[in-house]
Amino acid sequence: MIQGIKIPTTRNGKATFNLIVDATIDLFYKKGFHNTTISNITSAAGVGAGTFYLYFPNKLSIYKFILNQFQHEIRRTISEKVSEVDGRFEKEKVGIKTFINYAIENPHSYNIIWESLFIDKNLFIEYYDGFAKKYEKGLNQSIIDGEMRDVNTELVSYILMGVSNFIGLKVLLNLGKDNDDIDKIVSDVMNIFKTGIFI
Amino acid sequence: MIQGIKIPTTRNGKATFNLIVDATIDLFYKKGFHNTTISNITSAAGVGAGTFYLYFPNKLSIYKFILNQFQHEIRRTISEKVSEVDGRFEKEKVGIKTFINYAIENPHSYNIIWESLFIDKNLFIEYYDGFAKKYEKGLNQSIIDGEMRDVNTELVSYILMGVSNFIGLKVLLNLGKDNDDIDKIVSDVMNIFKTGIFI
DNA sequence: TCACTACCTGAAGACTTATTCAGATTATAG
DNA sequence: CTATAATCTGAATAAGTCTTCAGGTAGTGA
Repeated sequence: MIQGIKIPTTRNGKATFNLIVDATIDLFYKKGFHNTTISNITSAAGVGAGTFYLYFPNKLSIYKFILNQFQHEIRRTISEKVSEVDGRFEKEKVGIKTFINYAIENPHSYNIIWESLFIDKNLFIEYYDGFAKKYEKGLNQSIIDGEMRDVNTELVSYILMGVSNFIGLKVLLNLGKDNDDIDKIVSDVMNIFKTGIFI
Repeated sequence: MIQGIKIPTTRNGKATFNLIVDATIDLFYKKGFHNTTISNITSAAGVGAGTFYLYFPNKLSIYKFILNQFQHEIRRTISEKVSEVDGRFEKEKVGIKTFINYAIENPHSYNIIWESLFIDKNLFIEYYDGFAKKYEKGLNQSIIDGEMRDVNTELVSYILMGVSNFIGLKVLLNLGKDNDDIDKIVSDVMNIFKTGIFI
C-alpha cells in the first residue's frame, strides 16, 4: 500500500493490474498524461470504470508508479552495459549509446520521464539530480585514474546528460538528416569529447 | 485574424488583450498549460468570462501566440549578442551565456518552449529544428574559416543545444551546487569544448 | 448630439470526467 | 461443498469547465 497503490494478491488480480498499467503506458505515450482520462484507461484495458480505483487512488499515482518502473529500468540497463567495458572513454561511449538505443526502443519511457517536468517538477528534479550524482562519482574516479582531464565533474555530468538527451531527441523525433547509424553518431560525439571542437 | 486570433484595434481593446496575455503567461508558468483553465485566465486578468473569446478561439491558440512571441525574442536576443563578438569560439561562448542568462531572466519563456513537446509535438520540432539549422550554418562557416575542426556540424549543433539546455535547466532548477557564477560555468564549458575531456 | 462600432459582461446550458458503491462474481482454503 | 476474501461491475451522482449570447457600455467620427 505505497502511495495509496494496492498491489493485488491473486493471479487474476495481478493480471487485471497489469492490463491497467499496460493500457496506461500506451495512452500516456500516445495522448500524454493530461489528455488521458481514467475512462480512457479502463476502456482500453477492458475493465469496468470502478476497477481502476481498486488499485490506484488517482491518475497521478499510476503515473508515479510507471515513472518509477522506467527510471529503474533505464538506469539498470545503462549500468549493466557500462560495467561490461573498461576505461572511462569506453564507458562513456557505451553509456551514451545505450541511452540512445534505449530511447529508440522505449520511446514510451523516454517520453514519460521528460513529461514529469510538467506534471510534478520534483519528480523530474529527483530523477536528473540522482542521475547526475551517480555520473559524477564515476567521472571523479576517472580523474583519479588519470583517464580524464581535471574538469568540473558536476558540470561534465550535466553536459553528458544534455548531449545524450538531445541526440536521443533528434533521433526519436527524426530531426535533421543522418539518423541511420547510431554507432556512427556516438563515435562522432565521442571524438568531439576527445579532441574538442575548436582549433 | 491569424489562427483565429483577433487583434484589437482600439486603445482599450489592446489593453484588455494584454491583460489576458500577461495573466496567461503567468498562469502557464505557475500551473502549466493543462492545469490552467479559461476561467483561471479571465479572473486573473480581471475580465468577464466571455471576453477571452473576443480575442482567442481557445486555449491552444493563445498558447501558440505566446510561444511564437518567446521564440522570436530568444532568437533575437542571442543573435544580437553573438553578432557583437568575433570568432567562432567567442560567438559560441556568448551564445551559450546569453541562452542561460535568458533562461534565468525569463523562466516563463524557457518553460513554455519546453512544454510545447507535450502540447503539440510539431511546435517543438519546428522550433528546435529551425534553431539547429541556423546553428549549423554558422558552424559550417567557421570550418571554412579554419576556426573549427572538420566536425559533423549538424551533430555539433544538437550537442551545443543539448548542453545549453541542460546547463540552463540545472541553473534554473537549482540542481547541484555551484550555480553562483554563470561566467565561470560558461568558461568551464568552453574549455571542455576546446580541449576535450578525455586524455 | 447622434449613430455607430468596438468592446465587455456573466448567467446558463451543454458537456466531460472523476469517483462512489451496492450488488454480483470468482477463486480457493478447509 | 461451503464460507470467505478478493475481485469486479457500471449506473448514478457530483463537480468542474467550455462556450454562447442577449443585453449592455464606452469611445469616436461626423
